[in-house]
Amino acid sequence: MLRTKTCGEARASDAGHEITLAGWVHRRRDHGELTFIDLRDRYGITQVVAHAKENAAAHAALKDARSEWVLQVSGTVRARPEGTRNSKLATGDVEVVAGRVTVLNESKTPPFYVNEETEVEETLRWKYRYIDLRRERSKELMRLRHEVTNFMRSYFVERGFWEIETTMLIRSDPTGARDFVVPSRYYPGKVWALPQSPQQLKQILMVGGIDKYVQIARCFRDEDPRADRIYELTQLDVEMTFVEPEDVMEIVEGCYTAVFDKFAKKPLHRRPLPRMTYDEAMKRFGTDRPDTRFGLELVDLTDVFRGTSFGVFRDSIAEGGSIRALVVPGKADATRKDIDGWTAVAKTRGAKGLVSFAFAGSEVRSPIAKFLSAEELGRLRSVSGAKDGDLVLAVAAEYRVASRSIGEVRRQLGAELRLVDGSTHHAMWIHRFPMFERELDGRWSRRQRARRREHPHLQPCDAGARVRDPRHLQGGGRGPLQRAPRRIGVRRAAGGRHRHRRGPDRDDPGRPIERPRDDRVPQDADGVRPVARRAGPDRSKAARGSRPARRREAGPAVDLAV
RNA sequence: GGUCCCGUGGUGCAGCGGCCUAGCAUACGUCCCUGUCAAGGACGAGAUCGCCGGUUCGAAUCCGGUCGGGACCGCCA
Repeated sequence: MLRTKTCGEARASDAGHEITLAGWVHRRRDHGELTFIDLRDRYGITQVVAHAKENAAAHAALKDARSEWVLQVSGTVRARPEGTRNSKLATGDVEVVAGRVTVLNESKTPPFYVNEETEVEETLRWKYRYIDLRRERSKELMRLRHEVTNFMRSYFVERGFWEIETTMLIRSDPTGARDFVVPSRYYPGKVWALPQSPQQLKQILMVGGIDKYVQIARCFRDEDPRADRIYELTQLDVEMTFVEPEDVMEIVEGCYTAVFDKFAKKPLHRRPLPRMTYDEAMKRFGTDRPDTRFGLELVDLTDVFRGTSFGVFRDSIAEGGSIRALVVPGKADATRKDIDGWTAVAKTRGAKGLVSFAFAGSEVRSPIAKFLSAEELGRLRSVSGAKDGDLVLAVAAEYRVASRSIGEVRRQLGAELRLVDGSTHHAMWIHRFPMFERELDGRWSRRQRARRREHPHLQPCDAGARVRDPRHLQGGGRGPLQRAPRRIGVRRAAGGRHRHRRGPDRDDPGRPIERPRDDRVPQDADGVRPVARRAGPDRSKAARGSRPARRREAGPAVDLAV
């Protein structure tokens, strides 16, 4: 071994012992005849000292060393003189008096700071990944990710799950994201697909009787990247047989809350985790990932303006649209600039415009006031609950567009007006997502991939219930949805229950799912339907997506609000 | 496929028609210094302002193009 201790290890009790350290020069403090060096490795930092009159060779070596050189230092551990201890370092009570210093490698001046936490452009950090990894933050993220992953694996293994690796080179699945593709040398002209998730593969395990499976699985999706999205991501993938949805939610929630207890800096707001349906989330917050850390809930003004003479609202309602709005307390004095800004925000989600109503005394200031009757304005006030001095912002559009637009404005206002209570994590389940969605023009899609929000093999909730129109079926759950302070709502997991029987039975909502009246039949994924004839049991799944580790930082599997 | 933003010494930022011979901090180099820990002090080197073209008496600054980066929409079962 080139070292007998790490740079994070020496303590006062080691005083008098001879040790050897190896590490990088973190910092050097040169006082002339007295020179200090902070030597760094993965475990910490230890101060090394040399004096010209006591050990000229060692002193010269420390003096010549530069940032990020790799040194091996042998010397004696000594308690630091009274008053010179450094409480910021774990090893701060001692120092190593350099005896022999060996330069293991010299280094050019690094392209960016290793010893300071300043922001550095990401492309540069990636170019010099090996240097970036030496920095405290990068290193801590690596450690955290390791610990969380390890914890989750143990959690499931202790509960009887088998961790099983599934194949990476598979056939393409027509559903979902675009596949990454690998050319096959053996079958010229053909390609392998990389899994978007272990979906089909784990189902085979279930049908094969491996009734509790877990995997920390790598997934590949060839979609356009975003800030929190990348081609390659890791998910905790779970599937169980002979269980009910509640069983899966319980075990996933158990894991999730345990991870928070162990690693998060802030507590969960509530447990058990609250549950909210997709419909409720859209109605109250205008998004399927609501930020519940502040109020400012949406109100629906469609009925207020039914029969209005204001053309835009009237036409929109006549076309089946809705008027969705927010009451912003005390903002009647908002400037034109403010309102233009919020209008721009609403437009990012498809709104054509944003109408404001400022309630100031008996007066209602609004660009469309002249189109409205006193009665309408009165109803607007009572239905919205706006008080004197409040501002109402409204969007008219198809229900989803209007909701999402005004929901986005709500999100913006939450940040802008500092309404967010960031003292806890608001994690929650959002469930009963619609299995099909209308196009924005209100018609059901005729496209091959339909407006299918869920996996085609998902079993709807209310299985067995007689459903008049399969397109109204609600699917599985999403959640827990985590609210982290600087991230707006991150889908943390998704899951559902699969259809497992063929369904000639009209009461089985499984069958019509594939044949919504004016939708084309999606191609079934290879292999899944055939195995249903081989007595597959029920299957319930959950996939807990890690935040697709940002390209830049090997982020933790769970965003822990660092 | 689309919209918007940003490219200035090694790094992070400022300057946004002439006051710029491009400023600040830090890093880097040399020298001084016996207890520092973001050590301190002195001196010094380092950038034709991503690139190409245009407007102008004059461009880091305005315009167009291009390359690179970022954010977002579409997309992401």
